[in-house]
Amino acid sequence: MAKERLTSFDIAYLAGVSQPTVSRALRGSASVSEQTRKRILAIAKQHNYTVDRHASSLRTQRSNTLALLFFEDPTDDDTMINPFFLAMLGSITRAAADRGHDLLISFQSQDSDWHAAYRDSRRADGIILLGYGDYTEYAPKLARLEAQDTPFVLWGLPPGHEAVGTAIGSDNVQGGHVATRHLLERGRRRIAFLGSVSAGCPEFQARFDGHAAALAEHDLGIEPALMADARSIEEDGRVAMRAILSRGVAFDAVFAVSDLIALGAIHTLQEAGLRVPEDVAVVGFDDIPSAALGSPPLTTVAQDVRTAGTALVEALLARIAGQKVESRLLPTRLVVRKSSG
Amino acid sequence: MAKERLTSFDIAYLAGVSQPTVSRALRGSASVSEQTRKRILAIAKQHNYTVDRHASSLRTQRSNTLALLFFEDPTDDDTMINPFFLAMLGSITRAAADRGHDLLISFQSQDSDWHAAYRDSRRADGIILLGYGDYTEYAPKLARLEAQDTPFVLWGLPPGHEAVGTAIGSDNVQGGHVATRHLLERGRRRIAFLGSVSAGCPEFQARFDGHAAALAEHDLGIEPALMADARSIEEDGRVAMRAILSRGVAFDAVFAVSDLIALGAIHTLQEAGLRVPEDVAVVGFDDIPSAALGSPPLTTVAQDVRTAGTALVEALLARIAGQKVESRLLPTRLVVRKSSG
DNA sequence: CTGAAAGCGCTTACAG
DNA sequence: CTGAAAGCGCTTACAG
Repeated sequence: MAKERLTSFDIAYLAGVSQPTVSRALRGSASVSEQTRKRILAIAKQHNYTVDRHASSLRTQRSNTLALLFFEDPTDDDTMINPFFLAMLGSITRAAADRGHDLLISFQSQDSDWHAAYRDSRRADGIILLGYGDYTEYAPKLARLEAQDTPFVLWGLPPGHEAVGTAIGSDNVQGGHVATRHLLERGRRRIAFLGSVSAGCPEFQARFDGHAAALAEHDLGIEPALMADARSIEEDGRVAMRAILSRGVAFDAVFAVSDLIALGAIHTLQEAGLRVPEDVAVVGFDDIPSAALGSPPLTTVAQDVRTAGTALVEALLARIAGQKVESRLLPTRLVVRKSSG
Repeated sequence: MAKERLTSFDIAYLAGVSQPTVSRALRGSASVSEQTRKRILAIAKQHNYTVDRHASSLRTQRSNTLALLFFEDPTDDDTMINPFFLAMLGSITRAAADRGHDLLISFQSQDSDWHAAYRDSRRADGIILLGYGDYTEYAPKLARLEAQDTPFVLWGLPPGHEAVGTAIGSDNVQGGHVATRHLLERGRRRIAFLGSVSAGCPEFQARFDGHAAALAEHDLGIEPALMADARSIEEDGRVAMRAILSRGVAFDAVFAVSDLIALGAIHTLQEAGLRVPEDVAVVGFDDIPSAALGSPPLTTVAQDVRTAGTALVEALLARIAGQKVESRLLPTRLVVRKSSG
């Protein structure tokens, strides 16, 4: 029921040592005798004493806190967050906690001046960036962060990423390749591609490159009539699927650049009276929770969320420590469910 | 490319005033002339100066940070987070940001001594608690937090919540009532109930109470053969549904205490050759993203995530400010989709 | 191995 | 309306 918070001076008094000795003992300094250290730790524990993080941070100039910034396409519904990023959150949080760091989270709109706020106010030692709306608008801000010497890591590996600092991302080319090869192995030959292939969406572009490469291996080319733009939500998938259906071209499979888009496509196909997978096989990307729960369950390319969280946090801590950190590609994994036959 | 971080002394020098005046100007103190304030703000902005949060917090003893603690049933997969809580996260983050507070997030296991850590280390001014595994084990910890005078708010309103401090929760009795009434209005009379009705799950218990009340209004009673235990994940829903099917009792509807459980039930029903909603109508609870994306889309009781986030943050800030805050029930809303016919 | 001293960058009485 | 001074609770050279 202690109303007064104890300080290291109080603990020092109780232990019969000086305050600096308490500080050293708590931080595990080698220059405190084992016996003294144990006594101090016991007393601290008994009185629920914990170092004041602000005093400590002020003195050391390190906050032991990482900031996780989500960027979202602006939507009306604040609560609509890309489910894939949400999965990453759990993984990142644990990775940070395991390494003794707190995690501050924030949702940012594209236009805010986030590039300054976290670092300048010392709330966080570094920044993890997730999602970026349109990459072409985003890139200049990354360059500024880099110029400012703010430690950050980016999720998703755009082409030319060397110029934008350290990035960790899935091997999207490989992922796209695996998805389309799987459909080809199942005997499908006319594979529609749903997703935005543009500089604004470098990750989707990479998935498309993998898709095209897999087709080429079977001497198949890209047919513009089998492609439709889609960027993020389920509705985008519906719109894209309807566009292709309206063209009257034949197709027996769909590769969508995200699960949300794939789910939209499946719903549109089913409403049009087509059976999935009998008439049209569908493969998505991400392996969000809804993928396994749909009817039929969705075959998809899973990103390795667990490894991603750890890799992001470790890369960021290394950068904070002043090390050079190479960008890194993480392998993806095909998860076969019923939607692909 | 300023490598040296500026302090309020630097800004003071540049503005030709004393350092305290800079501090006052930045905090909008009334005792700084309008002209001086504008000049100081301009200079601060120009030099990207931001107040050092640690120095400020050390001095004021306020961190302007809230901690969001998730409690999860222990699972192997760290990334499996209840999708409903994830939706709350977005809402809480924005509510905190709107009120000038950062949000620290952390996943806790049931047994950690979280009740001390955040407050004692001054990292956060208060705590928002989400999820609690088994409530009977959890309640004593809440009592301890309360005794320690740590400001906190709890999501979910257990019976007797007055004793555990401030809680904000959905009106689960009303929600359960609305769900079952809806099924009754659609002409269903034999309604299975999937969910754990026990002291460990007070929210599910409340949903059951609403369910029972709705039945009673139609002169229907509870049939134990139509009830089965289920706690959280989709697989729990499958197991519960199979249990009821195996009993060979007739039923034409299912009310599940969560969407995840409802989705598991639907899958099991469909695998057993039953049609949803023709043979069995299904209603869930939460309105997670997967609910709308399934086949058929799930009728469910939506919790008001937006209001919940705001209410939690405001209640917590009021408690931090030393005010008494009443616990509060939020209304739920039935979202009718295809699964209920 | 331990202690006395300085200082991290603010905010806020206090005095004018 | 503004400034000089004290102090929040630590950590870390420095000296012994």
